[in-house]
Amino acid sequence: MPLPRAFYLRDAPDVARDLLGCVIVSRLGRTLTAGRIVETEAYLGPEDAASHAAFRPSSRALFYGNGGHAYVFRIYGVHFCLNAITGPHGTPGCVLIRALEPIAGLAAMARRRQVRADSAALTNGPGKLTQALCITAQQNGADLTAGALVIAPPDTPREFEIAAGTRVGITRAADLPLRFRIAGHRYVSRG
DNA sequence: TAGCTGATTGACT
DNA sequence: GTCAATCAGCTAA
Repeated sequence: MPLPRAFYLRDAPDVARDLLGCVIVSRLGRTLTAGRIVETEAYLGPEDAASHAAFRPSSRALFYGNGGHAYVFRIYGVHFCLNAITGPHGTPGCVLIRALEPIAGLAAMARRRQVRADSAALTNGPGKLTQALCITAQQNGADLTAGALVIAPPDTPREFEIAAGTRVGITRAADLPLRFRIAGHRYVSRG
């Protein structure tokens, strides 16, 4: 069973922290692929200068009233990034999925990524995990509580340390501590 | 219409 | 460590 809608209807930083250890299941493409979330970043609303809800008007509408849906965008004309829309009623926010630990469909991921199945490069970055899971702009607006792309609760007890830090790779509001990751995990991004 | 920017990656020195 | 790839959407005109 995927996480319920209510899970996403909270403040983005809370959702970002609670998503650590959860499992993304993708039935996109011919082979089912799945991975455990090991790194996330929270993005807020207009008060967060780094958020697309603040400086990308064409995407802004998607952030309102769409908790639990996917926001996929292309960055640098080359890569895709996957977000989960969050926030209580009327409050825009999202959580960027930055890194996964591969669980299922390793061979398919390796084929899509053109790297070895035991390589950390499989899913240890935002652009990498979207490629491994066959996520493209077609998944923008997709429902993450039902369908071909869903997020499920942790399949094992949460026995890990959560490390918080500043977000990486951005040029605005880069000092806010809205990045969360599993401490010492092999598949966290290089950041 | 032209020019610029970016929540990244991979190749190269 | 540096740097190019590549494009949607913004801004200026």
